[in-house]
Amino acid sequence: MSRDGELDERKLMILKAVIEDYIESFEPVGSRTVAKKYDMGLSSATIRNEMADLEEMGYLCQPHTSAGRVPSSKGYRVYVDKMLAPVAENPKLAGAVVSLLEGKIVEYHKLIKAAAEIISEMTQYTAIGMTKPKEQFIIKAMQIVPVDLNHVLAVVVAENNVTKSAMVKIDGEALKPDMIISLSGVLNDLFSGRPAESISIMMINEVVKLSGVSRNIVLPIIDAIIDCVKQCEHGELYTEGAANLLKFPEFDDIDKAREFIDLIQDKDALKKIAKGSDGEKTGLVVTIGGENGENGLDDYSVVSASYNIDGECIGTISVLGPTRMDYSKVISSLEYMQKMIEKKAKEEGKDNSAENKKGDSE
Amino acid sequence: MSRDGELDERKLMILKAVIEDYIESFEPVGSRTVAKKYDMGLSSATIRNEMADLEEMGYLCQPHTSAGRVPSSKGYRVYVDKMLAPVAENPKLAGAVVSLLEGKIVEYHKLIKAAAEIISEMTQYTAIGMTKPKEQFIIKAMQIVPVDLNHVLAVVVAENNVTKSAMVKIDGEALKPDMIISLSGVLNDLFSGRPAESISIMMINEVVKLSGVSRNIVLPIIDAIIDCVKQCEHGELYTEGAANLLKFPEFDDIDKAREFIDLIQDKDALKKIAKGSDGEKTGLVVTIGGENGENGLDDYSVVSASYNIDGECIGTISVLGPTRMDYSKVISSLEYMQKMIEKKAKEEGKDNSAENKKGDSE
DNA sequence: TGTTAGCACTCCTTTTGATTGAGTGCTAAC
DNA sequence: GTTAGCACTCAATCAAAAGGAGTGCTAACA
Repeated sequence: MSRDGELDERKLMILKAVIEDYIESFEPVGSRTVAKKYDMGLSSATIRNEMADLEEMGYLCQPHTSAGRVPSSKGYRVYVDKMLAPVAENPKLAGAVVSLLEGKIVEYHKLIKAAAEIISEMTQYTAIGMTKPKEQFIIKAMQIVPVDLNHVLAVVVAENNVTKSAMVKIDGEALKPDMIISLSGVLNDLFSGRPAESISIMMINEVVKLSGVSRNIVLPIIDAIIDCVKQCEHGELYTEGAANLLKFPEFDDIDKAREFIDLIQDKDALKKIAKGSDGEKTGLVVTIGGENGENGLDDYSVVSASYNIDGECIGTISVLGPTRMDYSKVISSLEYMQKMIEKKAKEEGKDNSAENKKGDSE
Repeated sequence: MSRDGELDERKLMILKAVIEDYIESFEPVGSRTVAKKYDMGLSSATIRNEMADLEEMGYLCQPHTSAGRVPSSKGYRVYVDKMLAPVAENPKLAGAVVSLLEGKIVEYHKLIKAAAEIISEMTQYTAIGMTKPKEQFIIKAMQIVPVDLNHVLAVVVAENNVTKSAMVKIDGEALKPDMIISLSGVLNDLFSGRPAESISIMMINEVVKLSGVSRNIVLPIIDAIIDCVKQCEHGELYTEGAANLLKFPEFDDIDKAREFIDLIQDKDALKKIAKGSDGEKTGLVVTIGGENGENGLDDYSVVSASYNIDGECIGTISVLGPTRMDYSKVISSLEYMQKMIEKKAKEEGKDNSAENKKGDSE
């Protein structure tokens, strides 16, 4: 063992071999296996000694005396931080991302969901997409669409292009199209460009006065609008590929499987998981096993990427997998997705400002 | 045994006891258990003889010689058809349905989904909600909402109040509100009240001519509208409480659990399951075990209710559970939900026609 | 003739004990 | 510092034994 407990070259090699073998096989790795498979010119006895050292140092564990070694969280940590092999670009992923981004980016919610789907499909782990709730935002547009004699549709578009609509049924009075158009105009003038929190049921008198439409009709419509606005504020949570994990031998034990099923349905727990990368401006956050406290995640690792567009975090995509997940693959997939989406968003941002200028000066 | 292979009173009693015990315990039921628990004044030996008869007649099976009896599909069938005890109304369910229906029914999709959620919650089985795809329908309303200099929102409302919207990004030209309003008017005039299939990209020339808006802008908007229309046609499939089933001891075997997970992700299989009640005007359809052919559903039963409003089937809600499900509970829950929703829809229908008349004559 | 007590028999389930084998730690020789 | 060799540990596997739930059959009984 090196004097100061630092890992020398050889120990790193052996640690890496153990981890990669374990990631592949999910079986405790013995010294003989390492000596044979990862030909490093050492006998199993030597490797055995080194492995004993690695265990003493906390990088490996032993399920029981006569078993091979298994990486500890600390072991995975140095593996992730120092030993990750760069991964060849995955053409399937690249293809999926291209077709994801071939249209325009309009709604972040849908983008995050679709991206999470791709990530889960590519990694075969579970992907959790989360969009950030907006506390303060501007209503960009609002419209009341006449549908029939008893129904109108209230449409609200928020600052980030999140769109919500609600069908409103009006009883008692028949609706006339010109009435709705007038009302729609008034509402649009009153609310568009205004911060969402300024909208309240209190404005009903003003609306009635300005539009000349009866209170009975305006009330349910404003109700619906407020409902839409509230929905715009919500962050969304998307869980993709939850069933993927259950295929892994980790979950041959039905209790573990049921535990996971409970976890995956617990929205609060998922939000906590997805928040792992919060505050982080760029780069991924890797949380291994129970590293971050008693959250019942001892057997899982999470890799989170946050998406920053225009200097603002619009959401995150996290991969949830077993601690022995294929970190290289997960990290490279998430990094690639992040890079491509942020790049595209930047391009579109530029286009927009250019066009807007052109539009303004016309 | 009675002469003609018919089930006499006593056999029915014993069959019922076996089935109900098995539904509760998921353990093969022995003659001693029946004699003791369902005090019917007979010794276990007599019951044993009767059970042997019931097996010979195909109502019961024996996993192996020295085990108790288990109901066969045929056994469940007579149980469901002839022996179901009427169930006391469930106040929890009633409460949930009341709050589900306290608002107006506007969108069937959302209603079916919410109702399926309640059913799955109440029964603790898996509920599958399906709305019927519309092959032919009328566009009730259409509108283009100006959002900002580069975006408009296309909104389409279908006959059944299904609403779809798509954000459209316009490059190259700045949008002016009056342009959009004019375009929206033209589109609304052209498409509203028209059958969906009449809308095609071919109409672009007409739109350009009538609205005076440039082709570059009209094209992506019509594209978006066609997209929305296509989405309106789709039937939706909602799976609620899929994880519920995994709690049952049926799935202690991880292979069975994984099989179920595959099943529940297979949209085509689910559609087939949910179609069980197709064509049926009213009443529920109960499919027990593999009754209906080789669909890999041997261990499951399905109870389906279809929802008919205005003489048209708008969708179905099915409960998927183990063959030994609590049929009484499932059937009564589904019947109650069906009754309440159809009743409410009828009421609203009446209201509407009354109001529409009033509106027309004004 | 239908019912029931009694008993031998079946066969799954659980327990127990022996065996196997992978892997270790230690020691001694190189 | 490395390695061959060996005793030791302990989970996993397997077979045999014990236990037990439930049956079918027979004979006696009302």
